[in-house]
Amino acid sequence: MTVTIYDVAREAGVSMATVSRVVNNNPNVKPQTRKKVFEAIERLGYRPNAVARGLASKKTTTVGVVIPDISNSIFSEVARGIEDIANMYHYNIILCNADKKKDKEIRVINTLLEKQVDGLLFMGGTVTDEHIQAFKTSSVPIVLCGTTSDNAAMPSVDIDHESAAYDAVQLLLRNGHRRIGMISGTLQDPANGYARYQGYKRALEEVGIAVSDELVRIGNYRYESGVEVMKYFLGLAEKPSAIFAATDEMAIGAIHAIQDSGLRVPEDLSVISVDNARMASMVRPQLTTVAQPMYDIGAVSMRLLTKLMNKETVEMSQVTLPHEVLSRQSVAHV
Amino acid sequence: MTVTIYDVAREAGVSMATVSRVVNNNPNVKPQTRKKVFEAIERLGYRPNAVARGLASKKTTTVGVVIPDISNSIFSEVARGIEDIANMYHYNIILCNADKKKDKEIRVINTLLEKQVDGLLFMGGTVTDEHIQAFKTSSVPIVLCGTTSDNAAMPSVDIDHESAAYDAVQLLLRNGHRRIGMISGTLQDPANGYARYQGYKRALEEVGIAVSDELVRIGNYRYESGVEVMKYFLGLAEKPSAIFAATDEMAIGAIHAIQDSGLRVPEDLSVISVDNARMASMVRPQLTTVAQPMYDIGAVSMRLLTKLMNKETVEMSQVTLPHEVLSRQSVAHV
DNA sequence: CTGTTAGCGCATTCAC
DNA sequence: GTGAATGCGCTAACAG
Repeated sequence: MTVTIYDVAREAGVSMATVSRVVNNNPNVKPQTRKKVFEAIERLGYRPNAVARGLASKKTTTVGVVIPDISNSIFSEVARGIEDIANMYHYNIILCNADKKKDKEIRVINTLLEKQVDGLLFMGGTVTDEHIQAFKTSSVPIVLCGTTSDNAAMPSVDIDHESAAYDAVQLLLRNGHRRIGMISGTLQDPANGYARYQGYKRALEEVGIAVSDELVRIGNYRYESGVEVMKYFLGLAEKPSAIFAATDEMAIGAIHAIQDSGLRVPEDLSVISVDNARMASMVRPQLTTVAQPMYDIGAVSMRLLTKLMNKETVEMSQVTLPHEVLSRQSVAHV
Repeated sequence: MTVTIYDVAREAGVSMATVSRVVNNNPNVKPQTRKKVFEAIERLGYRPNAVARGLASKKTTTVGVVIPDISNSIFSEVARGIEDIANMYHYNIILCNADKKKDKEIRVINTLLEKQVDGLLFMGGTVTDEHIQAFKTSSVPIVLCGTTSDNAAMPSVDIDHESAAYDAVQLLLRNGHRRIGMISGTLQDPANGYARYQGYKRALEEVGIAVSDELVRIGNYRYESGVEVMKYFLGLAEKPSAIFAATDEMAIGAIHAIQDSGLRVPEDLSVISVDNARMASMVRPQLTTVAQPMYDIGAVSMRLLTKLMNKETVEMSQVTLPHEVLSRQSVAHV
């Protein structure tokens, strides 16, 4: 039925070792034999069995990637960066959504490891002790991607979320805003939630403004929750003059809530956020936001992983990529 | 180093066959021995090697999916549908971007098949004879996902793109529009390009309007090209009163070009498209569009694949999912 | 440059 | 219920 390396060997009149050599591009084969083998391969329609190869060589040329949600544009851009570089180094990726749920994350890490991936890219929510525990059972390298862990010194690549948020709020401050509302993510989320809130706080406190509870509300990162929270802010006796949203989607929701209330952005209210999702420049007014280099986060972490899998020594295994504030149309001087 | 089934057998004082049985949930094991084995597994930190298992059983519990571009929100939603169902049936997915490039598609199909996936989901551009050729070498089932092929009777799931486009243009017609411009995709693309153009054509011709060359322009599916093409339409001596765009992104680009020229949507010009991408409802005016059930396309095709892999007999292996016109705010009566 | 020989870690007969 | 034996298809020494 299925044609194996042995069939090819017989057909070409050589040993299976020789076939293996030509298939693996081993130079120690006489050009003529190589030719014979290729012909036999062609004739038989031989296709190497990567599973058998993996068992024998202990390498699968596939890496696992656990991601929160591939249908979220932020993560899908990271994924594209990962896949492009993986492809370049002849790796394939097994993609698993884990929705930032701890149990699901732990489970997929284990199945990925069972599948003998050569390395693992982890993009998740909080890195708990259980995660660390699971990571420790791995004999292959793991790098955190868009996720940082304080408790463990693991290879990682991410931006500095605290500082990105700080920069965003500073821009508002420089534009004369004093009463700045924040649409935050959950504080349980270390990167997109907690760190961004901390950046907001630091920027305000630095200029002597105390963070006011009534000006910080938690959303769920999505458009609708941006709308909801904004309605709340609009109902305040003393409205904020500017809004800092933890994500672009919530910012866009906020903009629409503002517009629907009859006010204008940025003339009446300024809005800024962090992400630079694709749609940030596809809405009017175009969103002023702090750009996170999604594609690069994926690409760089995959590149780092290849080095690790290759046992190359890497100078810096915890890399922080730069962010950049993109001034577009949603922020104005007060 | 790595602990194998053999180590567990020794530790538990049983044979490796027994360990294999408990790991695979074979009921023919005395509860007591099962317990012993589990304890040994725990003690040793044994993790089954899926590669070895795959070689022995000829099943890998992973399916390959070739997709045009995971960073495109349309496809990433399909991917999520695929992964959710795959997960439900305990499959993992190897994800490969192929950008609708024939050569890349053929290449990844082959590497996926080498990796002994149990099945393949193909989402691509045109299905050429070369594709068919590659598919024929496969011993595992393949289903086309969001892609149809006329030449071959392969399992597939998709919407009827021609009819979706037809419905969109009909809505325009019913609103009194007679001069309708189309921002098309390339006619080489059977589904998003050619079929949608055909639907446009049929709707017009049905009411006795001849398709005019100056009213059909080719874009590349992206926002920017929607802007470009719209500028062209706006420069026409006799402007169209409505625009049908082959994708939401181009439609949104068109809307902004219209607005930038000082006109209003839908008061001065109506815009409709096909897709219902996430951002369609996140722009103002909200986009009227024909919804394609992306998630379901992925989910249904994966479900179909599981049946095929399971050698179940399936009644209909070529399924057409329904589309739905979503009347929002971008179309008005002329 | 080429062939021989062992496994890789497990599922799966087939006996007992 | 359980164990022994065999082979899945290939790579990797090791000889020659």
